[in-house]
Amino acid sequence: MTLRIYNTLSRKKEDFQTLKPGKVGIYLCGPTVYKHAHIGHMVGPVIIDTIARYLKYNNYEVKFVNNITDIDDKLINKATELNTTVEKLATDMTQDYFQNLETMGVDTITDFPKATDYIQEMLDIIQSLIEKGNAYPLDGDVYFSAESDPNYGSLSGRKIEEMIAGTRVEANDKKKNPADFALWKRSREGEPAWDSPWGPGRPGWHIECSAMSRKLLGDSFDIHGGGLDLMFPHHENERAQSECCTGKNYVRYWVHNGLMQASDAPGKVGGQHDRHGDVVVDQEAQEADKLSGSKGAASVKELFAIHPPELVRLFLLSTHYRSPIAFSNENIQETGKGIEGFYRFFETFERITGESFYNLPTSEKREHSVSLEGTPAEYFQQLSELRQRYLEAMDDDFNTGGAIGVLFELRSTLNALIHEQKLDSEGKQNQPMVEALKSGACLLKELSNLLGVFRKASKKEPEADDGLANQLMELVLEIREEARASKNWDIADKIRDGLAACQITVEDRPEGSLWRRG
RNA sequence: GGCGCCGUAGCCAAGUGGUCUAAGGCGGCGGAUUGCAAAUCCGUUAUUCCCCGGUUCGAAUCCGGGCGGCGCCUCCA
Repeated sequence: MTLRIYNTLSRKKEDFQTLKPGKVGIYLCGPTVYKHAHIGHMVGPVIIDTIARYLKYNNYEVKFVNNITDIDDKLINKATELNTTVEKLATDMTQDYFQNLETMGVDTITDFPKATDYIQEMLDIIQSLIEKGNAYPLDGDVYFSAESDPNYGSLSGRKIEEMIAGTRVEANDKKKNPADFALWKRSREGEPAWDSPWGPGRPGWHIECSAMSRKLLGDSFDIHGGGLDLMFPHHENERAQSECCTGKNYVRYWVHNGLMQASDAPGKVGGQHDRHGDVVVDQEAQEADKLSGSKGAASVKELFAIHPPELVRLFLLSTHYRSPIAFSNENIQETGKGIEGFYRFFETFERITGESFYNLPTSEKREHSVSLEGTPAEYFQQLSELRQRYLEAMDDDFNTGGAIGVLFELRSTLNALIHEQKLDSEGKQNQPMVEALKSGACLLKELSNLLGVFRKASKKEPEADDGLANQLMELVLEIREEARASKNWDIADKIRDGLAACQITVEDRPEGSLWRRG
């Protein structure tokens, strides 16, 4: 088993080799906490969480850092607009972010550093860069000199000259070179400020990540994640300043996820920066577009009101993480139809074994994967192969889409076992086959848990399920059962059709009728 | 204008030199089962991977050229 991972730096898949054997350091650029998160903000965390799960499964000890940017121009502006303080806004939005992560099942993150707790570390790096001639102070600001880094542009594949040619912004007349970027920004009256050798100010955007990752993961670490849109300028600048400061290789593997896009309109979710050729669309139109939410930029909470979080997670993982993913309620619903089949299987499983799928024991380590010994040969073969294919998919640059395909096949295999052995009816006492089913279900649980799904029962309608509804349904089904017993199909079907109109599906089984919503 | 990504069935999507006469899902069709359904199972649904050339014994996969979609170049995940 060789784990392979695509590295943006080399634009190739590479064998995964950590800096320290058995340990992985991961840094993921986190949100600027000035507004509620939208679904696009969840893509990176869900993907890196899945990668972290898989690495842990492969016996790595994972340190996963996800920063919180709690000082930034956007925060300052938004706080002013809302007539609140930067601190208050940041605290509230950080809470919102944490809640969203929890709902999405992202729980492998070990550290959440806040930018404002690392000002000293940033100042140290800036100071060191000035001393080495990679940065220069200018009127209370400090700029990084892009030209001073011979490797500048290696990550994004851009050359400094080309960047200058492509610059549309009014070139900052003060900077030595338009490609230079701010490490430290002088604060104006009333803005948050920290003392520095260059006067009161606040850190530039890129320096935060360099400082926090260095402090928590060291000068060099293994994986740096983030959206494709951060590759330039953010990651390029981060890499440049870190490497110029430490003289060491900053990151071994750069992992960039594709952006979520609205499927019915061009541009990424949350609004794009429109530019047709050289024509820059005016700012106002862009803002209106973003605020309208018409591109699917609804907050994560609004989305969860429509779709179960587990479904959203599976939807995000159903395509390869480097590909863009088209967001639309229709697309999510289609995934939803697929996920229903798993829920049906879990119900059937419980009916046969009397055990809840969610309580099955699983292994969180590849080397202790569920044993299939004792499983009848024909199923042993199939289950082993499916496990093999799942692991091969994941080993190959975390191909979650391929892995999910295997999960569906695994489900079909188990349903076929149930069907062939009649486990859901007279064959219930067939102990060897029931054991085989349990082993297979354990495997399904182990593999799906790696993707962060089917870990615990997801209540589709937690509030709606009051006792009254259950009582009424019991009564209705009893009446229908009597009608069926006397072959009064008209009445029986009328009841069933009527329930269907109320979004209730009735399923007649030999041992009685079942019902469910949806 | 510069840099980069992508184009696989009705739809979503995996596969990036032979095991591909191309996973899996949704949808469709046929069958088993059922009073009829639902759920489940079985079978079927692309001789072909945007188009045109080329490299190769061999290409969806590599190269060149088109056409089409998208991203970045603006402190956006």
